[in-house]
Amino acid sequence: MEISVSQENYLKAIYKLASREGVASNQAIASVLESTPASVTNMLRKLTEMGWIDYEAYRGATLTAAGNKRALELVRKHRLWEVFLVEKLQYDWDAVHPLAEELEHIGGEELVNRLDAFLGHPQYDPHGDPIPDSEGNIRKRQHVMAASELNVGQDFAVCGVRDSSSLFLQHLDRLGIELGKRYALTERLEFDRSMVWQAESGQTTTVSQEVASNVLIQRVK
Amino acid sequence: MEISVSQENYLKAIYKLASREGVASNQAIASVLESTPASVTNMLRKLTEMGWIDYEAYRGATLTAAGNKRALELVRKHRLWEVFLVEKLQYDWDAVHPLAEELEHIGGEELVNRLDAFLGHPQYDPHGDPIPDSEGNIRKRQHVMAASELNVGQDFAVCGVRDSSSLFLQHLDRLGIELGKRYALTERLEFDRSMVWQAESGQTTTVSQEVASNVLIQRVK
DNA sequence: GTCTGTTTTTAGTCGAGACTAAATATTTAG
DNA sequence: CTAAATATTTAGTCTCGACTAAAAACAGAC
Ligand SMILES: [Mn+2]
Ligand SMILES: [Mn+2]
Ligand SMILES: [Mn+2]
Ligand SMILES: [Mn+2]
Repeated sequence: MEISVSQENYLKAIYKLASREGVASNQAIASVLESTPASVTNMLRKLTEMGWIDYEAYRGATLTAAGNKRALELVRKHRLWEVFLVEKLQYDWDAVHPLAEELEHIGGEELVNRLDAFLGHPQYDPHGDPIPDSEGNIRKRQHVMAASELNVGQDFAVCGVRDSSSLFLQHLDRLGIELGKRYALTERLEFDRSMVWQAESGQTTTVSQEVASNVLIQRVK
Repeated sequence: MEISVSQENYLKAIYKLASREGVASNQAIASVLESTPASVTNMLRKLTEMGWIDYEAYRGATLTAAGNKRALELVRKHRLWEVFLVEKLQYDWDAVHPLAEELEHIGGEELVNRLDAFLGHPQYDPHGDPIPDSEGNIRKRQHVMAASELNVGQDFAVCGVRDSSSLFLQHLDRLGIELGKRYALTERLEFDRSMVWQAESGQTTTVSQEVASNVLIQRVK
C-alpha cells in the first residue's frame, strides 16, 4: 500500500513529537500539521492499519520500526535538500524550509543517496540539525545546550537553533549570529536576563533571554 | 486561485498536444495523462473557469496566454531538473523523466531561476530538447530531421530523440548511440530499410528503420 | 469517589479528482 | 443525405483528506 504525501507528513510529525514526549498526542499532531484532532484520529487509524504506527484510542501514537525508518528517511531527505538549497542555490537559511517540505516527498532511497553523495555527505543541515545516514543513524551531539544556560566567562560556539522560523532566523542575521561563530560570554544583565556576547573580532552583541534560549551552543576550550 | 499538481499536468499535456495538432482533443489529453475522457471534460471546465485555457464543448482546448506562459515554465522546470539529475547526480538519461515529472511542480520562478544559474544556463536537456529561458522563449533548432530521412554518404550528428521512453533510450545505449556523436551514413539496405552508420572511430552500427525514425539529427560539414 | 474541565472520538459533510455507464453530439462512409 | 462509427458530455459514484458539532472518555481537584 503506497503512502501519500499527507501520510508522510503525519509520520514526520509523530516522529518529532514522540521523540520529545514519548508519545504523540492527537492534539499535538493537529497543531503541528495545522489540522484538527478529528482529522488526526481518522488518519491515525489508517496509519495503524498500514503498519506505520502503534495507536490505541485515547492513548496517542508512536512509530513502529517501519514507521521510524520511514520518518528518518524523510528527515534525511528534508535536511539534505536544505543543504542543497543553501550551498548550491545560495538560498538564505530562513527560506529553505517550505521548499524542503515539498522536496522531501519526491523519489526514494536512490535519489536521496545520490543527493547525499553529490553534497559530500554533509553532517548537519543549515540550521545545525544532524542529518541521519542512509541506515537511519543520527549522530547525537554531546554537550549541546541553550546559550541561556551559560555562565559569565565561558567561551562557546553557536551550533544550532531551537526555533527555525523565518522570523527568528532573520533576527539572528541582524544580530550577526551564525552557525560556527565563536563568542565569549562577558556579562549577564540581571535586570532582564539579557547577555553580552563578545565575538573573536572583539565586537559585542547584546542578546535577549528570549533569543539566547533558542540558540544552541557548545562550550569550547 | 491556486493551481494544483493535477491541473499543471493538464496544462503541460495541452501545451504539447496543441503545439503539434493545433488543438488538444479530449481523448488525446486522456491518453497522455492516462485518464478518461469524462475526467478530462470535468477538468477542462475548471481550467477554463480559471482562465488557463480556451475551451468549448466538443471543440477541444487551447492554452490562453497565461496558460502558455505557465506551461512553458513547467517545461523549463522539467528539463532543468533532468539536467540536474543527469549532470550532477549521475543518473542515466532513461531514468530521469519520472522524477522530473514530480520535481517540476515544486517552488516557483525563484527556484527554477536559481537552478538554471547553478547549472550554467544549459540550452538542452539530456534528451536534446531545448530548454525555454526565463521569459518563456524556446530556441527552435534549424535543420533538425529524423535520421531515417538521410541519404547515403551524408555526415550527421545525433541531437535528439523523438521517443523518450526508457525502453528506447536503453536500446540506444546498447547501440552506442548518444547525443552529439557524429556518423556518416554509409549504406541503406533496401530489404528492410535499415541503415549502416559509421562512427568517427570507424566502427559501424546497423540501425533499423524503427530506430532511425526516432533519432533526431543535424547534417554536418 | 464524584465533579469538572480537557481531550478524543463519532457522526455527518464537503471538495477535489478520479471512474463507469449511458446519452448525445459530431464526423465519416456509403 | 442518411446511417454508422467515433468522440464527447452527462449522470451517478467513489476515495481521500479535510472540516464542524456533538457525544464520550479521561484526568485532576476536592
Ligand atoms: Mn512535507
Ligand atoms: Mn533544517
Ligand atoms: Mn508532472
Ligand atoms: Mn527530457
